[in-house]
Amino acid sequence: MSKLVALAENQLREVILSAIGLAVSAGELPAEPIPAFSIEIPADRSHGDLSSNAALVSAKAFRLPPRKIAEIIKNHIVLDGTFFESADVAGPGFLNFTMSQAFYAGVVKDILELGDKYGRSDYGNGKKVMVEFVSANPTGPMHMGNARGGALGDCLASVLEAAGYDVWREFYVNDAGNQIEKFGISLEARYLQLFKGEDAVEFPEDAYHGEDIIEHARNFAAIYGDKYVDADPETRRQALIDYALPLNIEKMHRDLEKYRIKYDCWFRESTLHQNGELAETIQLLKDRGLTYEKDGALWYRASEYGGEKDEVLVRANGNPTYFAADIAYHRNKFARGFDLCIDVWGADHHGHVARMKGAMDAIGLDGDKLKVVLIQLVRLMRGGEVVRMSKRTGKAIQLADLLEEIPVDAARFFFNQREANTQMDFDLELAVEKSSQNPVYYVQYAHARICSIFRNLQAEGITLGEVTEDDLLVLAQHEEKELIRHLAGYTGEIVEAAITFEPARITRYCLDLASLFHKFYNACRVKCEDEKLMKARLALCEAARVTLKNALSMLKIEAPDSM
RNA sequence: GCGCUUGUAGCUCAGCCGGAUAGAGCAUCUGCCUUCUAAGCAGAGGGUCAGGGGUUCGAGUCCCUUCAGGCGCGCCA
Repeated sequence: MSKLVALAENQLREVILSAIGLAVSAGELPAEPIPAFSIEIPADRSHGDLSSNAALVSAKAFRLPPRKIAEIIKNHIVLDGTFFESADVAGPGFLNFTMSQAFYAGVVKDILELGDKYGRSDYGNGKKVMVEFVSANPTGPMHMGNARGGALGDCLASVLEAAGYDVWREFYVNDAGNQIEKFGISLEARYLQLFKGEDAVEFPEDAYHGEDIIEHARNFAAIYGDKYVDADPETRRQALIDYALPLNIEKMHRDLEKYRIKYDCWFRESTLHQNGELAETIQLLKDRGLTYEKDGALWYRASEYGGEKDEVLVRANGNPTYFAADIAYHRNKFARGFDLCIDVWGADHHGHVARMKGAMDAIGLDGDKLKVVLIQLVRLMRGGEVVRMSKRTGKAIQLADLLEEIPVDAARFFFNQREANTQMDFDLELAVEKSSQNPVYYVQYAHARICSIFRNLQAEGITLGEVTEDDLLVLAQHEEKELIRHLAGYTGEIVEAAITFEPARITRYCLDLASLFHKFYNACRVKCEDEKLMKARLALCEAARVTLKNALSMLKIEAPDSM
């Protein structure tokens, strides 16, 4: 909440409680404990600025009709010295309050003083939070699911920062294990095909079929020629991996940077294999008696810790599973002192959530400190038809392709318009279209419009200058108050987004803010004869601009001065 | 089959801890530029909140159930 909104809510709670107290003393209400009641901003603003259901929830305790209780409470309400100017009873027994003009003026003044800090709070108390997101498989290019995860994870991290958390962004590089072996096998087959012919070398069915594998093999061959054709297969595959993997990882760096995402750390899975942490973690589970051997493999009793069934930790061939490595990785995260670890995963991993949390409990950590945000994979559409995005078909639309087709602003905004766990169709043709259909333009336009007002007035020598709260008391028109009310809720919206892990709230907030500004713009002329009014409106414009700019830069979307 | 998840206007989605007449955007239709950016604003039409039960002062919201979509149930990751 904006400081003022939170203050006002607390104040209102006290006002209501003391009114009830007075009514009880006067013998008008029975002396019963008062049930918890809420104070909220009514959906319909004609019901006032803040509303309470105190009378409704206490109907049972007081054994009186809610409407009657509301009347009694209202008669004992004292508003002197508060942010409120009136109280009313409405509907089934709601108590509706309207804010005083001083409140509106205070909000605007607040925003102007805080500037680019407006919206930030210390809700998170500096708690250390890691957001691990994208973590795309380095065996191939990033796809649309990674694009959505990137936009969401990065914005979630920013939201948490603004809400007062100490945030760390991390990318988990799966540069070890089965899929790397498969990567090697795929590269090897393509490499050998170059020299022996496509028909002479069978391409394994479950290998990576993408174009990028063929290209790596070709480039590798251009450098090393047939040097590895007759080499020992293991040496050959390793050489191919050592060549291609760094290239893939570098490309992910570049693509994500273009997407305005910078990580604090790219954590290599291989380090866990090399530094013994993986073995240590497995040993830890063994020591706790949570493992057993079956069919030559080492199993973990996952079913005792939230899993649906037991899981293999070490295969019969001696290789640890992805799950084993992931337990070690999360153990490592907590050892680094994070109070909260948030993982952004594709929804196809949902079966992994319970057993991963359980595994944390199993090794003596707190699984509740691991939070998983699941993202439904994006369905790519072109002209009403589904575009297959499987890696195996080799025809996947990559993150890099997307960013070439549409502006980064639009991509980040678009992916953050919906909650993570809803399926989403991404219409390429629509997204490519640079039209008013794209909501990001609507929001950016509001910012550009405000800047334009300032430019025009500046040309006539008019600037904002110092503003006092008294100057702002004239902002009493409906559209002005609606706009200010929305501005006042910005900080609360960020906190709410941080609590629910829903950065999409901020996108929606921006759309609402833009809409309220456009309405204000059409209803209230800033440049006008009344100099006092002009000054106050100019201040409101600046407050709206600052808030919009803060919100957009949090999402790493540009706020243009002109369009 | 078991588990997770989703179902709200023609389309895409909001709806917070249960609250007042269920809201936006797009699309459709009608108005508004000699005044700060019309990439805008104002207005209209459009709903069995998937169906059925239940809980209570009150249910889109909570519980049960049916139906429909998506996903998961590997010594894959």
